[in-house]
Amino acid sequence: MNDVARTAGVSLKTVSRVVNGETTVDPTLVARVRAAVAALNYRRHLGASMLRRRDRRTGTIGLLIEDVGNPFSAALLRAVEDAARARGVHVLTGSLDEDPERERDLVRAFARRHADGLILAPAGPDQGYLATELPPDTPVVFVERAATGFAGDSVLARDAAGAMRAVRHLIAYGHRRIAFLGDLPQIQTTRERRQGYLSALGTLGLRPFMIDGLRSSQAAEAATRSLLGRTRPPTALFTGRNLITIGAVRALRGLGRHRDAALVGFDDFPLADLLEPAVTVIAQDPTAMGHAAARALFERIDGDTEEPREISIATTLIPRGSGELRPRVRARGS
Amino acid sequence: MNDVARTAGVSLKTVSRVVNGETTVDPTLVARVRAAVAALNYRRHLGASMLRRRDRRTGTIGLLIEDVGNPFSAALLRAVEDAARARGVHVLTGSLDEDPERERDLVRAFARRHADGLILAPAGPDQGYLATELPPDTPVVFVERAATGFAGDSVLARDAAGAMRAVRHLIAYGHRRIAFLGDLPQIQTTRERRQGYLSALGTLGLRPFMIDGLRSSQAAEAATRSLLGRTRPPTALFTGRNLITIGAVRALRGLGRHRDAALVGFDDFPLADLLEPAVTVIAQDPTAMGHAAARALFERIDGDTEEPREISIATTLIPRGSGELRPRVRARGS
DNA sequence: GTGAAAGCGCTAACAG
DNA sequence: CTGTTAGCGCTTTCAC
Repeated sequence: MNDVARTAGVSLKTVSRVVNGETTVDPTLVARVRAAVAALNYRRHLGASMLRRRDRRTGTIGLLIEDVGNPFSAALLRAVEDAARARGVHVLTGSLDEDPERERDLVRAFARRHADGLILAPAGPDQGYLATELPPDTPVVFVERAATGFAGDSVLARDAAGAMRAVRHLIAYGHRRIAFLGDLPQIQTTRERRQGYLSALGTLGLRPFMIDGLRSSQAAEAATRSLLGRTRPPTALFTGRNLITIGAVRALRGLGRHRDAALVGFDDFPLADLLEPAVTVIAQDPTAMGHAAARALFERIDGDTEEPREISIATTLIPRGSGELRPRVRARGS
Repeated sequence: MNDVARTAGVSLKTVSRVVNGETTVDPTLVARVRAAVAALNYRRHLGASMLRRRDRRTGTIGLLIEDVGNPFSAALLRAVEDAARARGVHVLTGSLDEDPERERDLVRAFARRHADGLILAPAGPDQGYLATELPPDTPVVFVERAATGFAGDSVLARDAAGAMRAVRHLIAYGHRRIAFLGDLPQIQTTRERRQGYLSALGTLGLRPFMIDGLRSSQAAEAATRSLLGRTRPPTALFTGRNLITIGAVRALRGLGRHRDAALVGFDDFPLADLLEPAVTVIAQDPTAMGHAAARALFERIDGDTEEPREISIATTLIPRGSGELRPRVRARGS
């Protein structure tokens, strides 16, 4: 910057003004400075400028989600990235893999990098640590799951309502023996969805079949096989997550029962419509969730200090075939 | 930091030494400083420390790929993230969407943020701009596609070889009328794969059927429909990319010809094995590519100045059914 | 409108 | 082993 000032024959401060696009500079000087900048291939050092600046923005936000490799998370990331780009902001990403320690570590790391704000899908049971770990006035927006112990906006799907919808759909098609296959119960969305499932069964006094703690599609496949191997197996499955749904599809295929047992899955997934039968799902809208989270975060960064908001994103039932299979006569009669 | 020094009753420099884990400090003082750090909830300002430090590392790398929402890119990102985590490095991500201008913008932005290095899947036809846009000594590793106009390591799949393998496979199953459906021809991988296709056909003097410029699964679906609507249609399809393969599957399904026309796709994709018939693919290994790219980048960051290397990652043919369909008698006789 | 001086939070160099 | 001084590249404050 010194070199630029010397080359252009102006003071340091003038260069600073030009680089920052301040309007109170003589056009002649602006031109001279720009020429010098181009000639010397000068680029201002963001770190140094942030040091003295009043508004210490880095133009970076952090996004901490379960796994960037999962299609749901990836779509969310993409939506956040698009919203950030529109604002000239960049995104630091991290996958948490349901590990509370990783959540803390990454929060700390992004805080140190002076992210202007964070979007977090909590993995741990408590976010109280944010109060001390984060510099004051760093806004956090929670997505997918609500936080405990820290106030912030949250963008949530209506999980319980979606689950109820799924189960009622199966009931409407004649099913009375409906199983729920879920992920770890410490995950909030698992509990919400299970709750919706139980509520729907409860109104008719139906008996629940539940298996949870399913962390992979392989685990879900094994669980489905054992469930259907029982003497009086369920006639329909409600799966609590995309990976679990896929595991269940594999099991049904393997057993040759894919045209026999009904299936509704939470989360849409690519190619669900091309399977045989196509898979009925409760679709979340990760793109809408990402956009909403980014919008909320930017409002906070811009100084909004209203009470924390809770933004609810609706789910949609997409009937494709697997959820509209009726129970077989054998099951009905037994 | 001043406060910490005062509270601990030591000099600024001593605090600096403790915070940086230097060993040449009296344990008594270390303890006092740590206590003060904890009491004041002090965290050192990374930007400021980078300013004066000799080795100006930010502990951040940039990853620029086509689209974080695509399963291939997402798996690559995940692999890079894992490798970076093992080193305490964080990842800035950006999606390029085949837009050369976005490529330049993001490179510039990440350079300004002083990324220690970049992993780039080039979107534009020329990367000469890197020489001026990037601070000197910022290593760049290219992934998926080689760069033009700038020297750097590259991690590439053996695209042409994989494509030849696919087409020979179809030939071995009796096909003589084999079509290629590809993405934009300005994309290097499209050209490589097309080249492999043409070579394989060439050895037998077979006639090519080519359609390219297919940017979406919808476009691929339409192209497949028109191709199969011809009077003497191809009996087999080789699709150049995951999205195109999916479009082709949709078209074959829609026409009821999924058990009739053979299909081999480049890129594996989730659920390919659950479709009816399951889809034969040439699988790339995005995880291996991400790991290799990260490893190469970190070696460069650590000072390796050898000649640029080209790392080649093999592809694998996974026969699942769709690629093993034989041409119908009608086609054979015609 | 423009410039000189001070200082953001930290570390390098050197002295003790 | 510890402290002092200077200065990284930039923006602020406040005179001109």
